[in-house]
Amino acid sequence: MPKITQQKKEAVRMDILNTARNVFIEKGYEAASMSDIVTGSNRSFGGVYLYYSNKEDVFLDLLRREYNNMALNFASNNSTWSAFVQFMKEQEKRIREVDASLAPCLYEYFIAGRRKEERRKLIDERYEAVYNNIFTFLNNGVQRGELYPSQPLETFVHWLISLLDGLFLESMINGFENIQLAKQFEFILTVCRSALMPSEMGESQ
Amino acid sequence: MPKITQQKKEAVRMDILNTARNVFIEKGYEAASMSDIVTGSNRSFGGVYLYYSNKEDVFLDLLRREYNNMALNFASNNSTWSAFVQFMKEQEKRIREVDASLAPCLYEYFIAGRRKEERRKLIDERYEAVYNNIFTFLNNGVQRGELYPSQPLETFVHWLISLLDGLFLESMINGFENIQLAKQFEFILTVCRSALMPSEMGESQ
Amino acid sequence: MPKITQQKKEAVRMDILNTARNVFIEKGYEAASMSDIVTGSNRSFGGVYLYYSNKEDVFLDLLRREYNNMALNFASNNSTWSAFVQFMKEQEKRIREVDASLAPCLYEYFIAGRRKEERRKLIDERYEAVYNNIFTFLNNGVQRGELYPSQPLETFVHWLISLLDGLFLESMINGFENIQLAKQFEFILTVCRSALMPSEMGESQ
Amino acid sequence: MPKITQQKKEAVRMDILNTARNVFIEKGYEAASMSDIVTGSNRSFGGVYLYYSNKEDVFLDLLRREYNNMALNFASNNSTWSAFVQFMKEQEKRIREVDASLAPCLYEYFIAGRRKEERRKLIDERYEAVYNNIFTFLNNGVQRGELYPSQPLETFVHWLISLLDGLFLESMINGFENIQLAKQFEFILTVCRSALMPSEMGESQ
DNA sequence: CATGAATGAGAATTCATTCAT
DNA sequence: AATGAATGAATTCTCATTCAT
Repeated sequence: MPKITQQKKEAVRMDILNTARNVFIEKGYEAASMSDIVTGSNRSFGGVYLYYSNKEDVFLDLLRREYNNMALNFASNNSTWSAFVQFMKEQEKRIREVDASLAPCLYEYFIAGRRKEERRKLIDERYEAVYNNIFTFLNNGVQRGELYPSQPLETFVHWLISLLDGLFLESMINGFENIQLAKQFEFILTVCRSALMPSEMGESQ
Repeated sequence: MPKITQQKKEAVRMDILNTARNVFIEKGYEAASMSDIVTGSNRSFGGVYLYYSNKEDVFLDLLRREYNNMALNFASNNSTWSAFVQFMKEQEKRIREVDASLAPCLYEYFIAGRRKEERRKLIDERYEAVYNNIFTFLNNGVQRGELYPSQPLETFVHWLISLLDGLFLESMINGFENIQLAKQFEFILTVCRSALMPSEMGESQ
Repeated sequence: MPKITQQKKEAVRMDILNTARNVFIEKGYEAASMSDIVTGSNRSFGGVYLYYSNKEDVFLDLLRREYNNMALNFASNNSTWSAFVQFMKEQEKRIREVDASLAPCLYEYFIAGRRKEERRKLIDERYEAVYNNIFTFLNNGVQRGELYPSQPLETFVHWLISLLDGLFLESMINGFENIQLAKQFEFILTVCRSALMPSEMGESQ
Repeated sequence: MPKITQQKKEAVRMDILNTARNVFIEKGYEAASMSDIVTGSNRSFGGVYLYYSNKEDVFLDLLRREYNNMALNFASNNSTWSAFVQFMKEQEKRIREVDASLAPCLYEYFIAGRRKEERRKLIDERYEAVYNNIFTFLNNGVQRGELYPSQPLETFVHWLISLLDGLFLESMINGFENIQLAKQFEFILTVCRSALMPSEMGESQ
């Protein structure tokens, strides 16, 4: 019965989200206003509120889409270690591009709202998802005899997440060149190698 | 002609800042209002604006004082490595107490304002100060033949700062128990040891 | 050329009005929204606006139909007085059911809009219709020698309408039990009897 | 410690309320906006919100003051019946002036909000206050042997309130001339007399 | 005829900052 | 110096009504 179906609706949403994305990146979460999104998307207030009921709603939809697509994918056709190395390269790339990403907004949103019940849930879910993803991947490597970690894997994964978060943070605040991101990654891989003890030789890095 | 001035002035400032500190910790930077500070300090709007010309001004004075006192102090009576270990213990302690500190506010302020020219300066200064502090300390150890770093010291220091930042961030968002902070620190010290290669034996940790 | 038209049209109108009635009763005139009516009748905005050009238009059509059907009918096969008594019983019943009726909405509409020219006309018409209806009925009784009013009939009728209106109002606001509606009606009939002086004896209340 | 004390504050409130009163009388409760009150009182939004937190808050303060002053005062130096007659004259006067009073607004407010919990309380309180006031007064007359009511006093008082409410309503909607208010009051006093049976002779009416 | 997405004016509310006293 | 009432721009959100399809 709808005249201009799901597709059109989806298109409008995408249009709004595109604008919103730029606005959020440009101004940050708090400083962004619905008015910015409305104006930026050449739409009316009503037109935007038809799809999203407030700023947070827009932001959360944006996040959902952004981070669903970007699920941490570990290459599956290689050894665990080389897939891990690839994953780390991917992370490095992401960190370089942090300024044009929603990440700063996300951190702002999470930090400022870390005490708000509704946001906590999201925060916890996200951390758990990332943690499980990495842990499972590495643990498989252990099961298959490809890794002989010198540390409890749990600790390593928590550490890795903290470290990556720190790199994101420093890069967005200080810029990736200033913190010698590339060199740090070389060092980090060394650390990871001696913590995970991949059995293979030669390859990767 | 003004008599009591300087001392009195300072006392008023301190009083305002005490309230402001609590307000910022409680609510975060954006969400804190001048009204909270005015009311909380049993003062008038005019009374506060006489000393500070806006919210940011209050916050910056707060930061300045907070972080001047708390300059990273490395113990000087010990070996470089054991002073470093002590430094790291101090960091761990601070991270545990992050929730009652200005740190979350600071991150919020830096992230949201990372594009604003005026804030950039402060950000850069702070990073440089911390970096130099740590670098100089470790480098002295190297000069004195107490450390034989397996990595360029520059990279190591950048890495350390990022990592500590990441731990702060994760602790304030997810809680230090959830990220196994203590165990991470054990692991981190191991990594630091093999990166810095302290010459001594036995002691530490 | 149009075939099914008139009947179909009427059917649609009735369908819309049925929904609208519930919406108005539920929410009141102001608080009711076109959206409620549109959604409630499983119709589209355009679909409703095709038949009614705005909320007021819907409401007025509703009123027209509601109060046409419900023209005050005085029983004709009895004496004037007993028909009057029956009329009063009917009023009492209506008042008891006021909460499920359009009356509250109507009062809201009339009170809020008593200054608006367009509404004035309707208000005046309605009052006159009710007044004439009752007056004519009673006056016939006088002509026929069944009533010997101790008061000018005009005054009595105005009084009766005010009183009934007051009872409607109090019942919808305070509830008919709280205002002892039944006992009031007993008293009122006594008053009416001594004001109208029906010639008969024995019968009725 | 406040600079421009209670008196000034009160003066501002009165100023706001004066404007608000006109706005409410002019437009009705729903149709009145804070903006009207702000503009009308030559004040700023903030300036009004400093004293009242929303439209309802303004309205309720207005009511409180309006109806506190106007507590139904029965003359005490006369017989019960003549005080009652005076009370009724007072009511008639009020009804004549209903168009320049808050009453229409009040009815609107009560009718539209009769289902809202917060308003119910106010409604009930007001009814009870009025009821008790009249009942107590008349009952004293009974105790003192000045009245010999032919009806239960409770019923009479409920009836009187309904009737007066009806007269208010009809007057505000149809105009007091159109409903022959004066003549109605004559009739009503007759009815009251025969319901209350004052013992005295001659006087009043 | 019918649809329902889109419009946009309007209402409420907040809060950093000023300024008359 | 100090006060705190007042300002008003900025923001969020709603809903009757229109109009392209």
